[in-house]
Amino acid sequence: MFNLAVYLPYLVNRAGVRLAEAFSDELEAYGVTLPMWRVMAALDHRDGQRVGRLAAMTSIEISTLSRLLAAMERKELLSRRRSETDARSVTVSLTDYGRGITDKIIPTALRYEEVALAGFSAAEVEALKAMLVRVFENLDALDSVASSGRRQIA
Amino acid sequence: MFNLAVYLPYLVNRAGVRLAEAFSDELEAYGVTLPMWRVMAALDHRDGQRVGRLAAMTSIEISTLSRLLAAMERKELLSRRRSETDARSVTVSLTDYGRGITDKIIPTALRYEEVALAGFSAAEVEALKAMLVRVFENLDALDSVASSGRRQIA
DNA sequence: TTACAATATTTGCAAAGACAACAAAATCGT
DNA sequence: ACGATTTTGTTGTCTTTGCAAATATTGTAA
Repeated sequence: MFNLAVYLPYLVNRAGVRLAEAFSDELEAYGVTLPMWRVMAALDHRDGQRVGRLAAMTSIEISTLSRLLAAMERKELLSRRRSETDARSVTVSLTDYGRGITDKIIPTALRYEEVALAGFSAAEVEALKAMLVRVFENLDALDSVASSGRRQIA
Repeated sequence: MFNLAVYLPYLVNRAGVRLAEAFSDELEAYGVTLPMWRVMAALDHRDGQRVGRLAAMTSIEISTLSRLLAAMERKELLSRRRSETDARSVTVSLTDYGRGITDKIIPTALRYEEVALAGFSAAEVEALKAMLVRVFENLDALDSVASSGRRQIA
């Protein structure tokens, strides 16, 4: 029998949608959308990344990301320039303005994470995160087999 | 400092996107899209639901869902009819054809879940799912306060 | 050098999503 | 009983996303 209430993809999707829609509301105050925030968070984590790596990090499809980066560039949140070491690739960096907004959002994001994890012990939080990583890796391995193993993020 | 690699929304989104995109590929063989499958799974779980409840169960916004249901009705996967007890609401039911396809997909879905959870003990699986429910509930409570507490699913 | 692979962008198109306006029916207060 | 309000679902409109194909540019390998 198929019990939706204990079906992992259902539970992940449900939690993900809620996380996304609630935080989107909070982001409005900063004038950025959720996908923009994801890019900004990835760039805060490591600035000056190439577009392909950024796509892998944010789980945003590359053509979608290309359009998104153009929009963010128009908003002066980031800049793109050709890489010096490999002129095929494009390096994306936050502008000072973009970094400023990012730094303002981060505390909000962390508070929001606390709300999502209210009632969790530190051990539970750690366990949950570790298991989400494992789920991702299980599917990543599967995907790499199917499409000849690219998609590495550091 | 902001460490993306242990940020819950990031981990959930990443896992969710992977779950979605890999299973979408599998669904192609059955001629249904992922959102369609989500609706079918919800109806398999409980048939004859109203549109609003279905929206809550599938985390699909109601106007999006309304159009999706129209498309699925055209494909003869399900039928809509006005409720007899409350003529405002619409009752959605799988057709025999839709149920047949659903029954064929379910084993694939379960196998796919196993792949995602490879290497997990039964206790870990249970813990992961329970924690995802708790995350959802934490955000649901927050949301209910903001919008005056509707959105109940059974 | 020539062929091939990798990187990113762009475009077309269809599916999906969000938000507001609307219509129909139920409910509530008086 | 009646009018205002709420609930429920659909539709209009616009935006975003995803996927595939075409293009440009650069790197790599035979």
